[in-house]
Amino acid sequence: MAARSYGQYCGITTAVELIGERWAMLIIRDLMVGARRYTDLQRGLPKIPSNILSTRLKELQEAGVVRRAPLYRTGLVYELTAYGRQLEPILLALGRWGFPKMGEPGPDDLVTADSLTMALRTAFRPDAAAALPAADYELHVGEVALRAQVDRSDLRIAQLAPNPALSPAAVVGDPDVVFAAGPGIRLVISGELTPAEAIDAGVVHIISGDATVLERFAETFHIDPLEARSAA
Amino acid sequence: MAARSYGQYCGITTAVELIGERWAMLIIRDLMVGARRYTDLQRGLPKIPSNILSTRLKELQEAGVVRRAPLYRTGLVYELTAYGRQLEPILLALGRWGFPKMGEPGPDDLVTADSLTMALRTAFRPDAAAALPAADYELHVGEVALRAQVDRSDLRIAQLAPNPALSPAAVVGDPDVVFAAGPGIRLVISGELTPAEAIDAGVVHIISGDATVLERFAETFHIDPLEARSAA
DNA sequence: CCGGATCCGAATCGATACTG
DNA sequence: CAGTATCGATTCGGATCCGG
Repeated sequence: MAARSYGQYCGITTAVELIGERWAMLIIRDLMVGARRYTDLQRGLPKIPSNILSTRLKELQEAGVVRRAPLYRTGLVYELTAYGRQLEPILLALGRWGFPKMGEPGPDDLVTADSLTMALRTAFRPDAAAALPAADYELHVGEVALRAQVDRSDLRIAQLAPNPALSPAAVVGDPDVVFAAGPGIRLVISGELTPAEAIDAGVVHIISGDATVLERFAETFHIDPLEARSAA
Repeated sequence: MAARSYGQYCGITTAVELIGERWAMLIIRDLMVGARRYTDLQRGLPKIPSNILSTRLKELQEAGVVRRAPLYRTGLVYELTAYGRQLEPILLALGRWGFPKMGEPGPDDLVTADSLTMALRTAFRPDAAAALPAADYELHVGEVALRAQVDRSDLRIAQLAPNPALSPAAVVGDPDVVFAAGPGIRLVISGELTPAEAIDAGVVHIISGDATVLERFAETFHIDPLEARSAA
């Protein structure tokens, strides 16, 4: 099943033929967080038809972007190849580019653990973080719970819920702050609301810990809606 | 006509909904070179159905990526908005990413002026160029003829043929070298062939000027097929 | 020529059901 | 868990047509 060709001999065209089909980028986004089983991908992309997921995974393997690997004795996972991982800066740049156009979530829009993980990576500013003390956040959005640990310019994110099984490693210690947020959290990321204002507006709710640490959060995770940020 | 939603509230998803439809990226690629009329786009994308082009242009305007502008007294062009131009580093990074998978061109694959222009931008290495003397190349690939002027880390490309009308400005002076290349030029870009080898192999043919200037070309325009290059 | 709009068959996608 | 199979709903592709 050769992909429908655009009939052009060009690197951009080739890239789009490899990863431009519907759903492909979102599969790659989830695999960017870590290896995932078929059913993990289904949970993370609830609206993807099963046959499309199956087809895309085959195409992405054919393209050298994804590979199958055994898991335990029986079971298997899909994971990005080295070539697929090279898409990371592109995916992060796309996320920053799309951020200003997110608007309000539709009634059926949901936030998954993997999409939120990548959203935090998207908004992460290593340079800003390096100038701040280390911080340890626990963030709840709907059913999703993440632990984000920032140490200098290094970010590590673990998924606590709803599916902590495949998290990279056990997380030790206690977070500096535990907070819950709605979709309005994007206004904090964009700088339209300060953390204090977000708490007052009910967009963010402190569950435990030190609310002032959220100031650091807002500086560390930020996307300026107007600024053309290079993909670096 | 709301784009079919992926049902996720996420910047990457939003980006893909805005520019992920079939043909959209290639329209943007051509507009990245300069403003284009409807029929220019058709010529640059010979395989795009007219109704798809029309639909995409409407969607991209709706998305704030493209805008219509008057041209002369009658006539009109499509051009990227500032928001659309922010895609440039992403598009260039995608071109670099896809480059190693280009393989041999299919029998129906063609090279257009805009795709070749963007391919040169994709492969351009400002740092390498800055360390070299200025150079002025005239490159022919099939019917397409480009003039690429490199001065320090600055690259300017003008389209001489087949459609020089919309080129940004008249090009003055004579190029250092005029050469014709086939698709095998990618082996020079990748470093698999030196310019001398490419000439011997018939991949590159010197029409006039100094063949040794091609050494500079190979250093200036280069994509390492293995190296994971950041999108910066 | 320019800038599309319209029509229609072919291919893909989406939803659901089903299976080793 | 990891997919196929089926089938109606959409979209795409190719061609033609039309007003300026």
